[in-house]
Amino acid sequence: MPNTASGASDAFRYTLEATDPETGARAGRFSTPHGEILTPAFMPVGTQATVKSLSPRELVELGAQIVLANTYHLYLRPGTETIARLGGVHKFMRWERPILTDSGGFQVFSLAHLRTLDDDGVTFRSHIDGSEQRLTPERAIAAQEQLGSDVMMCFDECVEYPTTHARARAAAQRTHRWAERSRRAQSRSDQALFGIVQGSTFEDLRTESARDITSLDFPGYAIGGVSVGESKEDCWRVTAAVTPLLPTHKPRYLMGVGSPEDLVEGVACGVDLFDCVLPTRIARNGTALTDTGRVTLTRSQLRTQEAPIDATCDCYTCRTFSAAYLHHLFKAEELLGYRLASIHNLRYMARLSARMREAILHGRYGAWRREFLATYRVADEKTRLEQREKRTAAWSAARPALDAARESRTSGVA
RNA sequence: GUGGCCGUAGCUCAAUGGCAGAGCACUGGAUUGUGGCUCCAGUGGUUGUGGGUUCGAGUCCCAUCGGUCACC
Repeated sequence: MPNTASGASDAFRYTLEATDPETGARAGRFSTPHGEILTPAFMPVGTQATVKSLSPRELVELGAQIVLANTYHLYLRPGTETIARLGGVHKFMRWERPILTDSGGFQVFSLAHLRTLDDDGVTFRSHIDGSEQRLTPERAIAAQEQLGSDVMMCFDECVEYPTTHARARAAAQRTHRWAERSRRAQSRSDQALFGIVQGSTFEDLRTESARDITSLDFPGYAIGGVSVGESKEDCWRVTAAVTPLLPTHKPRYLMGVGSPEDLVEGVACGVDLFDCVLPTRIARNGTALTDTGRVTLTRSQLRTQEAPIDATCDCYTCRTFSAAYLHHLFKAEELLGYRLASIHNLRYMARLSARMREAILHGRYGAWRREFLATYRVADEKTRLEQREKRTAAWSAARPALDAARESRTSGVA
């Protein structure tokens, strides 16, 4: 296969427009075959070729510039081959703007079961029907080429947190070898392939990984392996260690981050792109994002509030409905509540990105960031990490029972 | 009218005569390369009412009120 990375660099130009003198925050433009992305930008997550509960028309209206789709999910269902026959993922989901696809690496580690890992790839069981599957760097790239996304990600190994230095090092080195194979496997020139920096919370490994991955000259770079249960301090320490080692003329993408306050921090570290399930997930669970922090929509205080959930917001939800109505929808578990809250939270993230960009272009991001963080209320981190651990444990404990139920269904015993 | 059964948290129900509890609901949180899931914490009681037996009663006895079923 011809190496097409240099050909791709023309189609995927990143133009740096401004750098904040105080923090190093960047404003730029990233061009793709399906349009230009103004950065910093937040990418809504559309796991199964849909941003849950929303139509493409609504995503355009709320200002989404690019969405993320998950290769792992689409590979298992309906199958990337099927999507290729239907004309690719843009046509399939009727989204005409840019799409970034995850490689499936993270999902294999977080969702699949009974996985066995070797240097060639990963064998695992589908979380949908228990069938045995195998992904390698080559297959992950082939799958993403069948999807036809604008930006593909290298197949990587994301280690769990916490982990040992030795294990993190082995995973980062394997990620490097897999990045070389991913790059060699690429055959299309109308898709960009991003490399991923790993190394867990160890700065020396992050530095080593950044050096290895950038030597492969990808059109963009991601920082992976964060937002997996580590402290904020670790997350920002690692991010701040990596971004100075990445080329200034390529986009940087911090995977799986984040919340509004995390975007503000990430941008201050010099990150351009973010994706996170949090805004849409907490929307479905009844939490709205505002400049003063998160608002639980079921709180009784909102039962009679005629004003919208965020008076400063210009989204369809806030222009049209009272907080009392959203409160009612969530108490009654009505479907419209999931949609209206998702519209609001994604509009909030789009506006937040635009506000940061504006501040950077005016050379006053440092001050803007201080003002934002002064009024944005965040949850206590100790509570956050404790609860995360308990939820993870509950999820793992429930899994065998779910698998057994699935097993008996598929084998026809039950 | 007679007989049986049942009255415990807002609801559905637990509790050998020995610290009155659970689920749901309600209140407040959490959710980070997707988990419409889930988790954490909290409020809430004259055990229908009045007597009695007992060291001790939601539990046993009597009365009474309410519900319910069967039979006149």
